[in-house]
Amino acid sequence: MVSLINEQWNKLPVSFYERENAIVIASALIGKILITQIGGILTAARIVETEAYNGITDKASHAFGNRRTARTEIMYASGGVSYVYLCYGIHHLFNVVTNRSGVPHAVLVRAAEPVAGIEEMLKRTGKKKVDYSLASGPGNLTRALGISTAYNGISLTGNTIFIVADDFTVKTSEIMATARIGVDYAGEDALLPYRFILKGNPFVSGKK
DNA sequence: CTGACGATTCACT
DNA sequence: GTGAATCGTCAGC
Repeated sequence: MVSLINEQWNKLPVSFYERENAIVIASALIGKILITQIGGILTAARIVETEAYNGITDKASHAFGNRRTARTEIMYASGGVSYVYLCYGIHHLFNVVTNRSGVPHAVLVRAAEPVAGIEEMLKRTGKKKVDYSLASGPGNLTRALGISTAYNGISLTGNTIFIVADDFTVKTSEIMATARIGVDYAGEDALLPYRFILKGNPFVSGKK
């Protein structure tokens, strides 16, 4: 675990994000480490839960029907940048933009297991002690890592927010696909198995 | 310009 | 288990 903290990050390359299938990328992100260096402090957490938002035919996506607005514009960028937006007026949700320029696919990161900078996460979230909820749930995750809408549209291959791989591997059999959370308005598409979790991991956010 | 609502969380019953 | 908080975004007038 300590070996994670070194200078030689094995960052995921742009080619990882530019692939055409957001579902593949969402499942591939399980077990990777999301790192932020914000306010001069490094925090890192291993991703255990993601959701794919699969472009203009996905009713749950903000870009459904090729809707293009100031907010969704960043989803049309080429893969490898962040999409951060505000939900319920309070919560910042962090997404990874995928696919080619002009194709609005994205992956929402919903939960992660803290691995570094835990003291800072406690400070940011106002929690007294470490528990499973520290970076579990999309709102908690962004709070713990210090991500806000100020970081919308930045490159994930820079040094502020990025994702790295280490020697931690996840077997395909350990990844479970389920329906996405909080997208009941999407009709049939709400049932699509586009949510990926690391089976049995206690940091996965709870179902409602 | 106005109003309705959400890729959620937390406190409280 | 239930409901309030809270504000940017978007559609409609």
